Amino acid sequence: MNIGDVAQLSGLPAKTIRYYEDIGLVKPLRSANGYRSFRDCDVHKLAFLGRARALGFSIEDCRNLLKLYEDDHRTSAEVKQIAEMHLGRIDQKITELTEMRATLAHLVNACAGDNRPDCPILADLAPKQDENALLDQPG
Amino acid sequence: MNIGDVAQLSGLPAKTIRYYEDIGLVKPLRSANGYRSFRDCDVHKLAFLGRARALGFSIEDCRNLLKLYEDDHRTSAEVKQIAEMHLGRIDQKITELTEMRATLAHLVNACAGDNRPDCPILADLAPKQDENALLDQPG
DNA sequence: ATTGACCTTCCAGCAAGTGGAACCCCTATC
DNA sequence: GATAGGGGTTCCACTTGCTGGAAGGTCAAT
Repeated sequence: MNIGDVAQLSGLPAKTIRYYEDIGLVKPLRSANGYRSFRDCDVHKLAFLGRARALGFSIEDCRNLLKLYEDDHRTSAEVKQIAEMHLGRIDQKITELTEMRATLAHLVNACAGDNRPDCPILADLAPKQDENALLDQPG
Repeated sequence: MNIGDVAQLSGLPAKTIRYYEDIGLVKPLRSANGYRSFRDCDVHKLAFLGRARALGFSIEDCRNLLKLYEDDHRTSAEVKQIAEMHLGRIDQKITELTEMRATLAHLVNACAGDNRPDCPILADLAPKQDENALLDQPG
């Protein structure tokens, strides 16, 4: 199969598939004309990668998951560990974003959004008087 | 003030401050010896940037917010618009992550995490039979 | 004179691709 | 045979927001 067909089937852009070959995630054969020639197993791998990336796994995680996927002697504990690590990172990210969201929503709510210059958002971002005092006064 | 002091005060790494100068966010003076010389207004800007970045605003957003911050003729509507856009992006990101989290938590939960190879996580990532059928059979 | 802590510039690299240029290949049509 | 189109190929640059390191200049103290 040529790259265009694989792109259609896997939903991954051809550019991304070439990139994945570049970094060694897939190793398609080559036809006599130099075109990449994808076997079913390559297509399976790409579908796997697409799913894993959609779940937010990093490329390095994907590489390791793929290795386990193809290793008959893997243990589910190895797979679970990667997934749990990733889950932890997602939770942390969600926590960060939720905190940002709260602050920001509060500020947006407080802002009149009219044609006057006074703005609680800028007021919050600007250094406070106390902080300036630290800068302006020696000691 | 030298960059080290400003780094201490603002909490931003010196490298980051140099980078912010590079991309035109601050324009410190230079001392005779070539060292950057930061005025109070530069330090204020950097503190502003630090806060804005901590709220997740992009550098381009920061650039615009800074411009508004320094513009006496700004309107709070302009500021609010940037913040609302950003809030929207955060909400979208939270939604994505929450969906990932749900799927992933479900899979992790279903995985025994023992020394056997069977793993619902890999099973979920692997292409399904139906999908393979599309590939294996001429359509 | 020399240490050590500063500061300077520039160059490379991270994740995970994306866009574009310049070029080759294959088929179909005129 | 020429040409148009729609594939494919490589390589290089760019994205975001820094971070690390090398090679070297400056300054205060010993």
